Amino acid sequence: MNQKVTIKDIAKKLNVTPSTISRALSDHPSISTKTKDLVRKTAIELNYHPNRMASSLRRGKGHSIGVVLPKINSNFMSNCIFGIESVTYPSGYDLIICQSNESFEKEMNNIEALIASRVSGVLISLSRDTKNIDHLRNVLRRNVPLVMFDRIEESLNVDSAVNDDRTTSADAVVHLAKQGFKKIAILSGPTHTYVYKNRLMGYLDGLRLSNLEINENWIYSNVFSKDNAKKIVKDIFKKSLNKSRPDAFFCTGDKIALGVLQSVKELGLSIPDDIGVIGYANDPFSSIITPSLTTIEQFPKEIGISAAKIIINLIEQGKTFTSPNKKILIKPQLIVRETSSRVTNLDASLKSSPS
Amino acid sequence: MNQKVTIKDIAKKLNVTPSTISRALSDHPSISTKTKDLVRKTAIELNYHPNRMASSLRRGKGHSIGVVLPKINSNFMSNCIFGIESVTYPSGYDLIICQSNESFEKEMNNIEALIASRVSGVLISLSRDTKNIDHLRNVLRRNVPLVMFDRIEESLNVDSAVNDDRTTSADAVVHLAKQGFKKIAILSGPTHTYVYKNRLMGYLDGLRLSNLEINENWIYSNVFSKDNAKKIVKDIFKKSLNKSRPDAFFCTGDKIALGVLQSVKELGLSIPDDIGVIGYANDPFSSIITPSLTTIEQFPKEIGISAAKIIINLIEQGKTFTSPNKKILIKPQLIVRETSSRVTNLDASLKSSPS
DNA sequence: ATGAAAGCGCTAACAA
DNA sequence: TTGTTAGCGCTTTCAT
Repeated sequence: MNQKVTIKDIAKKLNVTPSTISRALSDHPSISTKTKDLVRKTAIELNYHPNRMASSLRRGKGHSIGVVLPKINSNFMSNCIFGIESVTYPSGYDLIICQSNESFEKEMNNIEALIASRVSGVLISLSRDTKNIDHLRNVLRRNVPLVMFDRIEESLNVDSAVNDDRTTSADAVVHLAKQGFKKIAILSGPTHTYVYKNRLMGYLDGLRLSNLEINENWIYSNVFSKDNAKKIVKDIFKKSLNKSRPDAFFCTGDKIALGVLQSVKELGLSIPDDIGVIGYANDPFSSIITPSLTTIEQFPKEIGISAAKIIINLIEQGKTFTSPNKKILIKPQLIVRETSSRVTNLDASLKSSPS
Repeated sequence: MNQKVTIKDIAKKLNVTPSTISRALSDHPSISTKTKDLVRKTAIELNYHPNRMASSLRRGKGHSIGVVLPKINSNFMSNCIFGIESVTYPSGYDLIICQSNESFEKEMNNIEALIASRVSGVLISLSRDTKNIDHLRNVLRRNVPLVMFDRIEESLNVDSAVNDDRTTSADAVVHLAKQGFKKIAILSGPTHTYVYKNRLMGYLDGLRLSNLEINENWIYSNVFSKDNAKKIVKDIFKKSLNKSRPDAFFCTGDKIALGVLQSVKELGLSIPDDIGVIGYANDPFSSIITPSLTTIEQFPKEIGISAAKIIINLIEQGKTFTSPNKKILIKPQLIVRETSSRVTNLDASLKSSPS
């Protein structure tokens, strides 16, 4: 019935002052064990619950961490949050989660709301629309620590946790080369963004490392859906001459890769004999389809954990960023499966040679 | 640099009292437009951001809604949150999200923290471990509205939003029957929980509606993983005599169904000719695998939306639950794909009959 | 249309 | 070991 039990009520009941109750409840050393026990018992009896807002207001510091991200309902993001929560919860912080929905304006509103709620820190993965980052500078100006993850903006002087997309993308391409693919195309998301820019660079690195041809016609840099990818592949095989056609596709997403697989099947070509395919993200379906998809595990949970650890450190040190900036690189891992494996395993050539 | 700009500072600068600033900022009718404009301009100039904690404390009411759920990183749950957020954000509420991690104890802690943060309402999906619900009664006792979704406890007198699992499960079984399957087994999660109990009942309904045999040996009620399902299917075909073997499996999860598919393939049987399979959840992979999996779409986003709408109504009305209780049933939808389709479409029997 | 003053619930010097 | 007192930043009645 009554939601207004305060420390005053406990104080009255026990004939002591509110200060004593406050101290007892927060386990202050100068309070006798006896009093503490009594206070705690009475608190439960009266169904007392501390008012964190009052406490935060008085102490001038909050107890929650804000998270701003484009969309929560993806395998990647929900696992990032999972990782974040696994760090913040034991440290006693609440998570206030906001979706920017890929809108710059909503992202600004989110930030504004978090600042108004006096969060102790902000974790952010940028919306696709975000070019201007004044709202982020404003966070720092208010002395609120800020850490970026996944979709970051490098010009901002803060700590971050991201995948080391570049090296693993190179790994993927080198792997394709080793499997005998010579004309490797990339189907990528928007290459002006941090994430895809790196994957593209890794792709180019891989080609160079393998001494393979770099052909600008094989770089598709605005692929965003399965159907989009399907169409592109179809077009390639409709229009191009044989020699100018790619024989492998490095895709920056598993859905894109799936589109490629479907198109290639429909064209009557065989995977991986005719065409090799690699995806990105290790979506649950990738291990399940036939042929199973070679892809890249990003360890989103680890990204979340790293970002959360940084921000908690910053909060505790009262800093808004580490100097020099700390950038945690989580190395994704190439997971070789059937769509890229012309040789079953590393020893296959040896094993099969006697026959 | 300075994070402590308050209404006092604005007041000082403009030679008025804090009251005026407060009123101007909240658009109070009795403040002149001129003053309002001036105040707003100065607020921006000084980089003022309202302190919601102070405001909430003073007004005795918060501006956030707590969400407690077992695990955020599933397709189902992250989409529930997506739906919730789409309702709470426009209404001006923050979301504080907590994971119980399927632990009763953590669930209690989560609730405690939310109450301490003076959330305006709580949305909860119960942990698997939760048998005792005193912590929830306690929420109500404190006059905080509570709405359950997905994993609910019916003995608690509150509003809820859930799937109508029972009728759709019956639909699924009836569909199998129509496709000529006669010996339909169920592989289910723990049937003492709300969700799985309903799916089991729907399964039984479906069998009755189709005049099919109910065989207790075909009810597996503690299947929780793909591997678990694989083993069960293998065992069935190892041990049972032909006539006592199921010819179809209704699975309460897509992962379980996947295990069945794999085992059946390994046993050299054909799907759907020999064995029919239906999953649950419409996980992204279900449409992608071969053969594609017949499954059930749950519309998690809608569940989230419904739950959020209810709680916002309750908050606005100052009630903790609707009387009589409101229970929103979201009807899931059977999505027929290859693993259950002996006849390609509804008219197939007609079309093929002339031959 | 604006000001004065009290107080939301809690904490933390400073006193005793 | 406990009490006194002031105040975090804001809202709101009552007065002017």
